[in-house]
Amino acid sequence: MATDADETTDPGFACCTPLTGTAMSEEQARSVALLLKALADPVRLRLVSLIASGERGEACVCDLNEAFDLTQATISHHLKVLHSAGVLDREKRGVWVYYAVRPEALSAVATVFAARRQTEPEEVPA
Amino acid sequence: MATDADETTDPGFACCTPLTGTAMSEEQARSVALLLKALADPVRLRLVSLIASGERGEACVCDLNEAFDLTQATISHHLKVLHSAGVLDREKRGVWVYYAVRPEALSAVATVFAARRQTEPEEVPA
DNA sequence: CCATCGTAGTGACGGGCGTCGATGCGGTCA
DNA sequence: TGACCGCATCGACGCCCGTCACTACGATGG
Repeated sequence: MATDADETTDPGFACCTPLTGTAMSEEQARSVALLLKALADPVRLRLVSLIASGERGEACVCDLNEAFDLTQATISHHLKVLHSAGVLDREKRGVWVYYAVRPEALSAVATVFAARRQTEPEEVPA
Repeated sequence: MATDADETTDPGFACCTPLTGTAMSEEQARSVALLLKALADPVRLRLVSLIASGERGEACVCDLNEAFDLTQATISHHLKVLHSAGVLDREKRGVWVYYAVRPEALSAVATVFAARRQTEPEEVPA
């Protein structure tokens, strides 16, 4: 099961694989889908957004809890999901726990969906 | 109301809203989450990939069916989801139905997750 | 005109996900 | 030392999602 859960420590993001251009392998699709599934939730998107827009690109759980009408348990669950998917880093400093975004995760998604006008097959000139 | 289902005809993609920078509004988060949910599936990712990598950025259902071990009904369902989310365009030409990707949808996702090294708050010098 | 093909719709089923209340557990402070 | 706080975990519940077999329907061809 190390192929799947260890993404927490070393997420092998299927980067450099723009959708346009060449067809996606089944394994790549599964990998990207895991990442997208973690991000495909309004609460988690706002969590990542809040953390990313913080002072040092990080935020402590106590602040995050106050931004939602949800239970602390629910927020903790969402943070765990994002952490497991390799989107967030977790660090305990003193009494509080801080989460920080992993830019690689976000840029991996951006790369997959990049326009990729690579060869521009504009065979119209003639 | 029409704010949610009409995305088929005119998807108001919450583009120009990079995660990094400013916090995301609840409505934006919901909108982007809908788009990501449609894409957060291995089969649908491969479908989009197959269609995007086709000759003219499109493909007919008959070809798509053969690329999977799934029922035709399931593929049709996935295509409908992608179409409803505004990711795919649908066009019936003669006997066959062709689906084409909407580049705006993909680039919207790419924009949201773009690195956005805007101000680079490197306040380390002091 | 009827058989056939390509595609969409329906209803059902199993599994996974988001949310909650309750509990556990390590630190902090008085 | 004992009360409190911050955060994670657990178990449960309801809902949504992916998949299938079956059906429906229009277009083609004999």
